[in-house]
Amino acid sequence: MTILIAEDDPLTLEALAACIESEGFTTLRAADGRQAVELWRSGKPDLLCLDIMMPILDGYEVCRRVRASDRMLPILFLSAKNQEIDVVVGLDLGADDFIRKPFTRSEVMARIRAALRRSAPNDAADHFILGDLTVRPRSLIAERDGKSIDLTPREIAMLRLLHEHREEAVSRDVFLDTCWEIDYFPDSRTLDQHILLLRKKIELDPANPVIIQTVRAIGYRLGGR
Amino acid sequence: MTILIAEDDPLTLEALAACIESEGFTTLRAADGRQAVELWRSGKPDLLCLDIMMPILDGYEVCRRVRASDRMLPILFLSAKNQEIDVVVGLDLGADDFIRKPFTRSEVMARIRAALRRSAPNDAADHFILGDLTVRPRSLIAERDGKSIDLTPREIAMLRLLHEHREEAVSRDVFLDTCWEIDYFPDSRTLDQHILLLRKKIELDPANPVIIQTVRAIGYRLGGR
DNA sequence: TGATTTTTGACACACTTTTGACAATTGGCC
DNA sequence: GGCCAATTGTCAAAAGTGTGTCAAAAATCA
Repeated sequence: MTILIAEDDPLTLEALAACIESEGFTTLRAADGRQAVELWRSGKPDLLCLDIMMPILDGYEVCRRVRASDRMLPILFLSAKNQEIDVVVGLDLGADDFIRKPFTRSEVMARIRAALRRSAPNDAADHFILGDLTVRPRSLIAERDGKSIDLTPREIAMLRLLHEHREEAVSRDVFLDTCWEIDYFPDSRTLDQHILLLRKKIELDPANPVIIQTVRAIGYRLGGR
Repeated sequence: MTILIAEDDPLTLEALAACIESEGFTTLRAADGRQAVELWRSGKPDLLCLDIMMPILDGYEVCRRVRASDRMLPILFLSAKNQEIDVVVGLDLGADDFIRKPFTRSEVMARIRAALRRSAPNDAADHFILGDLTVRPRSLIAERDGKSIDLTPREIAMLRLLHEHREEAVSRDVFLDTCWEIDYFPDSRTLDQHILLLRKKIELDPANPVIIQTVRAIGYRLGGR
């Protein structure tokens, strides 16, 4: 996986690159918009992180040119601390997310991973299978025997996490870390409650769950197998 | 696991330390940046929680000095409520996350665990073999012939200990030392009881144990092979 | 606004761990 | 071989801990 970073402040550029590389990604670094476009053509990155304010070409303009020939590539915008983001313009250009400075390492990595996950057709395009359930994240539903079950975005995230770790138990910590907002960790019985509701929706017999099994002292894991 | 906390307000320091210790971690406490650096050198902590505003050396400076010789150590910053965080500087220094005051116990612990998890993704093998059993600590199960047996964390610890000393007998003292809380030695029949339950779960004939054999006056050892 | 989703606290319930009583086994000794 | 003391096995119940569930409050969405 290669990530292109375009940022005119050398310190920020280096910090971001170090952070991203330490997570196992390759980086391409551009100090202005023109370099960014050139590197995008030559380096075939899997994701773009564009600062909005840059010399020569700004982030919006880079995005516009890239989108002219690639409508799917994940593009994240970085915004300077006091810089007003024009979210409308960004979304109009097909931006996937915005990272506002100041940002944390975990926030940057979480948003990059989320964007890659959304874009990745690595898991059979737009749906995945959980036993006799077909989960369709795009339409927020799961299907069984042609009947559809409405799900919330968080429920989809939880099912996706279980699916990605279908061979092992997923700890409660990992659930909260992955399925909840960055920078927010709810207390107490929140996770249990979501599991409860999810079981009521997708289990044939919610009192004896088969799909989502409890692993005491750890968390939950997919049943079946 | 040892966690170094550097915080100049004594009340906050104590509160944090109590919270972290109650989760089973050891803490080192520093009231200023210089103490933090000294304790980091002498105590070899696994993670740093640094307040940004501290006497003598601030959190950023402590981070800079630590990073000069350890680029991987997880470092979290604590920031006061209205304190402007220069997160770009933090990123540049390799900070892993920021915790803004006021913080909740669960938030602090979640961030600490998330940072530790990221820093050591898969430190241990995800399974080990005991005769015809495959033990999977992450899932809290053992498998035989594709059938899975649920185990508790303590049972996993006991099996792991036996496996690590598979050539010799493990004394009762070593069992209690290793599988039970530090400074806590249960009385009487506790160990026997756990061995009993474990045999019932994993032995084909619990009355004639093959996997866990008794060594009179010593302890237990792995049989089979 | 009303409707949906999310969070929280209280409490019940199930599982794990510990404990005490007593039975069974082992090895040494007469 | 039979007796004794030490050690280990077994059971049932108490104590401790984690999870399930409900109802209601809070937050979010439309």
